[in-house]
Amino acid sequence: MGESAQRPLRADAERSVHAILEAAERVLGEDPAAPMERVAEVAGVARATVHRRFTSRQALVEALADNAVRRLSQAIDDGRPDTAPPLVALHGITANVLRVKTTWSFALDRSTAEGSGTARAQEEIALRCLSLFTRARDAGILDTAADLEWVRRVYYALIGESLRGPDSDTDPDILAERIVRTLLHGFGPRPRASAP
Amino acid sequence: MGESAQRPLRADAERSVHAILEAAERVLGEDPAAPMERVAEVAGVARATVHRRFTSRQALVEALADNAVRRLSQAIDDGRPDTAPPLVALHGITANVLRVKTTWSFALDRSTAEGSGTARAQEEIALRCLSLFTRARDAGILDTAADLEWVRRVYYALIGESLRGPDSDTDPDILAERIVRTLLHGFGPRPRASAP
DNA sequence: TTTAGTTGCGTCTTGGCTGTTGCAATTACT
DNA sequence: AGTAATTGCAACAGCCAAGACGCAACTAAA
Repeated sequence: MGESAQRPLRADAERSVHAILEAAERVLGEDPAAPMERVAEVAGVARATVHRRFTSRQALVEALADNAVRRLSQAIDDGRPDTAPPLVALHGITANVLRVKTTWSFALDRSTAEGSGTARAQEEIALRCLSLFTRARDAGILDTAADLEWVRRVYYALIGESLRGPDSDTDPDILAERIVRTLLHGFGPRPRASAP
Repeated sequence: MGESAQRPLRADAERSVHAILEAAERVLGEDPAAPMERVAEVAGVARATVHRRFTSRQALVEALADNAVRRLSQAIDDGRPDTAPPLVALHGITANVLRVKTTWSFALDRSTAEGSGTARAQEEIALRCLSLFTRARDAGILDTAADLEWVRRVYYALIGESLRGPDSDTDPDILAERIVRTLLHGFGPRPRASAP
């Protein structure tokens, strides 16, 4: 996490940067207009240090988004979207994504903003998601007529909704299960058990 | 729309207030921290007029939320949630809500904030939504085992998602159709047509 | 141990924004 | 037509946040 990628930071500086990023996620997630002084407080550093490490509020938010998207991308890799069975991958990735989003929700929202340095990375993540849904459709898990772009958007919305409300601290695996079930089955009446 | 409910405003003042509310929705929807000067510009009034009509930014946002929730509530009434057949009501209300949310999206987001004067009204709207889903479940449209609170949250998320992205200017009736279909059926493989 | 990097502190400056006010001009209502 | 309400304008005061800077103390790396 070298800020300028020119010379590695000393360990204490690295710790400071990380504390600032975490504090920024917390503080700016509650109020995007919160003063940098508040970010510094929560990070346990001086405001001058925040300014030394991030030249502006925007620079801080961009670094936050960058950091978050990297984690998100890794979480998706860990679910093996291209090799695991589609339904297994879908469950695993969903749970992994929930874990990242639980911690870096604000940053990830900011990472999709048009013009942001991370918008490209988010587009690539969306393509990988669509790719997984294509595999799922080909495996008979999704309806052949489904509009995969709308599926993806609904999927994202379900993830977002799962991170809000009183059950957002439930086990990510359980939330993932509910998301996938909702995505595949909706809420209509269950068909009666018929002979296989 | 008497601001103080004590004496009706003159017609020009009413027009100003309405212009300010619309401008605020636009400007603050793009940047919640935008200066009041900018709201005034877009409204075509002086900043002093904005301040005369709304004592603070917060007062403006509260008025905005109040106005939006009133419209939302009316949109739901118009769909006859307690008397129309459940599926008819669901389609109609969804389309009505989409129309209101298209215009007052920022305001409605703010109307759910904890501690806001409109949070109670939003809770009542949620209860009416749950009531309609109960009717739908009793009519066999929703699965008897469905968790209606999660259904409601997914429904809201689908509405929110429908208002984002490149198709948000599509006819609300078409969007509503898609929302209801997604809610009821999800994206799993379609059962093969079986003999009725 | 030495050296270099990092930090907190305190202070100052600057700019932007908000809120307020009085008054002449404009608009609306009776 | 007369009266009252509304408005734009210009100016001011106050506050807050961001940015910058020098320096002694602290921390980390070699």
